Amino acid sequence: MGIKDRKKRYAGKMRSRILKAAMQLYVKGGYENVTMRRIATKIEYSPGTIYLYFKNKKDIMLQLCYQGFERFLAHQDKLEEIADPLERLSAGGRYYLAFALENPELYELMFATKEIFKESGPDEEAAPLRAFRGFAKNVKDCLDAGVFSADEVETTAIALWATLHGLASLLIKGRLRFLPEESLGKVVEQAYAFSLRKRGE
Amino acid sequence: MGIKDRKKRYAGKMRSRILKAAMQLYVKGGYENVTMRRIATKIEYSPGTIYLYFKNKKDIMLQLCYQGFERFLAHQDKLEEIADPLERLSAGGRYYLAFALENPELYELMFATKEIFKESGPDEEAAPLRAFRGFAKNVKDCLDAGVFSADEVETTAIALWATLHGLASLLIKGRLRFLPEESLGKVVEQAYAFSLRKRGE
DNA sequence: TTGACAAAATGATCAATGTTCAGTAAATTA
DNA sequence: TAATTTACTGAACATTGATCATTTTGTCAA
Repeated sequence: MGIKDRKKRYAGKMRSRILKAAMQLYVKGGYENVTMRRIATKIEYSPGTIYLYFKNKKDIMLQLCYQGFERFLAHQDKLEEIADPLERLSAGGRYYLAFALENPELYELMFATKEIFKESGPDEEAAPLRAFRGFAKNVKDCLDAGVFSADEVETTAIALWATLHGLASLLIKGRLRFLPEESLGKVVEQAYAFSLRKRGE
Repeated sequence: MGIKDRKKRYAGKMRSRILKAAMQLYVKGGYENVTMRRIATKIEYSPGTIYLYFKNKKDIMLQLCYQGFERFLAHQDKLEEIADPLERLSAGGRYYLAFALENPELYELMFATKEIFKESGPDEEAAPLRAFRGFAKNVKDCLDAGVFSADEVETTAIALWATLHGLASLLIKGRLRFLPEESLGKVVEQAYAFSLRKRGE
């Protein structure tokens, strides 16, 4: 079995098959679980074949990262339906955290992996920037509507993004484990609300 | 005293020699630059010897992490000299970011490595918690002095910590590279000031 | 000083990793 | 069918963290 039967069964595109296998391995057990040999076994090719379609392992991980942004941006677009600016920004924060916690490995690849965008073209680097611009636009709407005050849109957007990213990262990396499990959700929610200058609730 | 003490001293020396070599390798080139063989070469022992003093590589990295907290806490204690609560909290933030940017690898180990505290005793896990408590105390002083208002100390402390950690992480991982180099420092400073509810300047 | 025991250190060895490349099989073209 | 191009293979390479039977060094009583 394996190599000989394969050609009859599959005829699709190699790249997406490789990426699919890599993604499965990745979400299951993180970076070190993605192995060229494991990918090869999954797609029933030899390890060397993968290098005909991808430059190296990092290249594969970069593509997975883009797939992550794909998903992220798709959901972010849906926020546009919310009319109230502050509610939209608030929902954006909730979604951001939910995405991070539901896809911790992918989140790390997207927002906390150092060398991932090193050798990528300017077009592809734009994915994270697009996400930020969307977020910053929501912040601007809030400022224009006067729901909270700040000097500058970009600075404010970065402050809020940093808070969200910090919360996501601390949660994922277990640095808030000293908090009682049951109050964790509430504390995180209130912490973001604090940065949003919301009061009471 | 006796032979036992001397042996303990010797073993201690061996451990610190290994850690020193590991730290040098780590700050130079990160996790993958720390290699049992490279450590062995540096201390002029064979690779197997290291395993007489440390369980495995992760154990060594954990100890480096504690050394990081050592340094971090020592500096944090100096903040006590600042009388004004808001100024103290503000300086704490500046120091936090400076530490993170000057020791990016170490910072990652301390605040953004997932499995590092997995198999450590409760005593040793306390280091990060101690750092947080110190930070939270400064926040409490601010609330008591009424320099800014918030519902709850712990939530506020977490919100501010998350902002700092988020800024540090985004900076280190190059996710703010779209900002012009020269304005980066100012934007980050203002972003933290925003979370601190400072206005103008 | 010697001999016997214990502690410390060695380094060959293992399995697994990413990557390469000479060679083979399959597909396409002439 | 023959020649050529493309697709794929899998053994091999250099490194990695880790192990363990051997060997070296240290200790102490006789």
